[in-house]
Amino acid sequence: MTPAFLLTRQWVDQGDGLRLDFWLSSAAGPLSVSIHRQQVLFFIRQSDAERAAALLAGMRGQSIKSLELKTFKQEPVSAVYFNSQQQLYRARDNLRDGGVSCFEADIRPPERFLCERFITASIDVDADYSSETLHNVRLQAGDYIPRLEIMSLDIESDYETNALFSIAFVSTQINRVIMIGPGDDSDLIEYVADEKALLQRWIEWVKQIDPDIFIGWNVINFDLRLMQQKSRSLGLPLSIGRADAVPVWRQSQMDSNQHFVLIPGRVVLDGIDTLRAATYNFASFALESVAQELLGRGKLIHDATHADPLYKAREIKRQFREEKATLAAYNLGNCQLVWDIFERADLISFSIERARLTGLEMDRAGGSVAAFDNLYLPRLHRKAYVAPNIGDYSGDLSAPGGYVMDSKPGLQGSVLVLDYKSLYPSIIRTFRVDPYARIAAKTATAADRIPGYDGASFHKTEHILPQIIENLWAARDQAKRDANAALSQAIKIIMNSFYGVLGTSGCRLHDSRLTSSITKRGHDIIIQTVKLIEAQGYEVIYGDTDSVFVSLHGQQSNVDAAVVGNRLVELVNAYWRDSLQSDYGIESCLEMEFETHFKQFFMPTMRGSEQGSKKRYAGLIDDEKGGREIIYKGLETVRTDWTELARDFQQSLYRRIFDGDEYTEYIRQVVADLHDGKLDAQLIYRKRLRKKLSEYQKNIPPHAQAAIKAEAEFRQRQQPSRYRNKSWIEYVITVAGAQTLECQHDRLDYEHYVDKQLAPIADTILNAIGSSMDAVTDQQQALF
DNA sequence: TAGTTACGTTATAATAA
DNA sequence: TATTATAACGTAA
Repeated sequence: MTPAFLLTRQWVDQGDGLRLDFWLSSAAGPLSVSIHRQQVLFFIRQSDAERAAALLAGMRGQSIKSLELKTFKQEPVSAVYFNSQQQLYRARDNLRDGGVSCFEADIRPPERFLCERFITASIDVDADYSSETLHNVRLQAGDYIPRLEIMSLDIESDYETNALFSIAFVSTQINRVIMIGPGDDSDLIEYVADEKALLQRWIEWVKQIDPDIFIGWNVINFDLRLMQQKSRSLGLPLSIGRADAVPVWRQSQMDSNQHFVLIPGRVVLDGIDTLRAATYNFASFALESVAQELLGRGKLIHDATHADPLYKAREIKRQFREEKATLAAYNLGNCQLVWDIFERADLISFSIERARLTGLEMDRAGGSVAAFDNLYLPRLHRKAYVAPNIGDYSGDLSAPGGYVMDSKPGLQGSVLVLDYKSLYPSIIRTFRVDPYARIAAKTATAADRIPGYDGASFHKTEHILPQIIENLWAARDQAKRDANAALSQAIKIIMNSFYGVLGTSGCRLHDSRLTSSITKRGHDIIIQTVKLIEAQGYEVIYGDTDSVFVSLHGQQSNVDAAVVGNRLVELVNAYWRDSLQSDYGIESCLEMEFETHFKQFFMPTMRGSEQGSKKRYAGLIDDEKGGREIIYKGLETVRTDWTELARDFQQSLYRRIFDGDEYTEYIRQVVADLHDGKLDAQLIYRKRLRKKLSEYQKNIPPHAQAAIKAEAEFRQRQQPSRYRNKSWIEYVITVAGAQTLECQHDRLDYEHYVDKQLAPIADTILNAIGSSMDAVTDQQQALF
């Protein structure tokens, strides 16, 4: 049974205290709960209580209350409560100025207790955090099975004036397009007189359908924002929240173009953010390309073409004037695409599972540190400890990352890849790497301590994070047995985030002794693994962080390779099982797997060097369907900033060389076709501007040069700017340098493409078989 | 509305010759 | 003009 889960959560500062309004999904329909409570800011040492009281004496509404917790430094502490955020900030400053240290400053700690309570409905919380209101709700795990209504949303508008044309939605109940007429209503389309009527009609539909979740594509920062602007200018409240609430907007600190929205009682899930959260990655996150990749179909009107970047926008405007029904179909088609993408990737289930695991809002992007706090702090409090504040840790040691072996380059037959399954989580679990276990170990007997690195050691039985991981691990195994891919994925992501969180100073429990105890243990594990495998007479040619690559010196069948691979991983796993038991008396959670058999394998050298490369290789595998597939890692084929020419060329060339086919004629043909202009469409570089144009100070790379030139032209032509921070840029190299597609005035520099896109790729693999691009193309010249 | 480090390649900028 | 340094990008894990 699925327990209830949180839809939205909103803190309202009331001056005399705070009110928490939240909405839950439930079988009986959405459930609204409000809680009034004081706000706890932080904990202070009890020995400081009197001084703190004096420092706070002038303030209204403060109180200091003993919680009988111990601090991290094993002293008793008191909790300080405040009634408003303003007071809370003033109090913090007063105390800090007065030299009283406070622990675990957090402007809204009750939230995580609440969310944990409601998300799992099974956690005991301190009496301090209970509330009559909560008890009256009487939530029990399994009481509520969510029955969700989803509305996929898309608007069409005038790209020049922002005038609204239409609003479309797809829901389980009904699909509609509301469009500004005149026109005759039909099953799908209803026509209204003007923008105000359009907005009004949509608000009515939202009320009637009562969706729990809005979905869309860039739906917050485009569709909803434009509707909010219209609502303001038309004087029509956008009451699309539950209980007629209006959206609450907040601007991102980082990027003034980025906004967040809270619609009380309803979740807004953007397709792009949600796919990213579920670790999907696409070269382009445009709806068109994602739909093509996931669904194999695209939008009805295609995106900007080389010739006319505004084609789509103009076509939409034309259709609005001349073919309203066609535009309506396009509008609705986009909603359906988003709907189908959510279904295909199971994004709603993923978001629910993630929210239930982390206590974060369903539509919260990122938030690894917050998720960690939510999971960790209640358990720490039950141990009667308080966590430090962000920034308290003053250690200056830096922790290394993963261990990357020098590789043995070359082209060869069978290579096995053996890797440790979830290495970092399993190290944390096995070796009890944990902030609390580190403190607990200080007073433990030697028999209860497991050594870490950089002076840290960890308590064998008193620990928190290893236990959390163990629970998550078991839940993931169960999810896999239940074929619950969404839950399994959500668990994997959160387990893998723990290491990263401990490594950032943005996390209150950050300590480099923790991360180095993970990564340095990883180094030892890999080094020992290599020794074990070499002792069996095999050669290890490469390894990265959690993997080793074993050469079988010549091509083997999949069956023979699997025999060796499985034998080796069993040997390694048994080694850790035995040695960790005898060295430390602990159970090994390390699990090495036989991951891949490359029937042919190529490890390049670094360009212009004999040294083997790292993080770049290609290998041929038999795929599930009995076909053959080449896997590329780090090479140009998988890099979005190389041209299609280069990527296609690499794949064709590698395929030929792996298959022992002819390649010199192929290379010559590509070069000839390039010069003949047959490949012009594949010469586009695509890259992101990772800074504002004005911030390219130290040097100006080609893509920034192209953007600067283009922007100058836009200014001259009085056209709007296109290239800002984080925008994508498409450019080509011409005889006059880099130029963006829409501002290309000179002919393509084919020599550049031969020298910089084809030759490096050819040489990478030809060097391994005693040839080179020069050798191939010089022969060509000799023919003439 | 704060997960990490390690790595290779490119073009540009700075420097030596 | 040849070299060396490093900014910028995207990637592996």
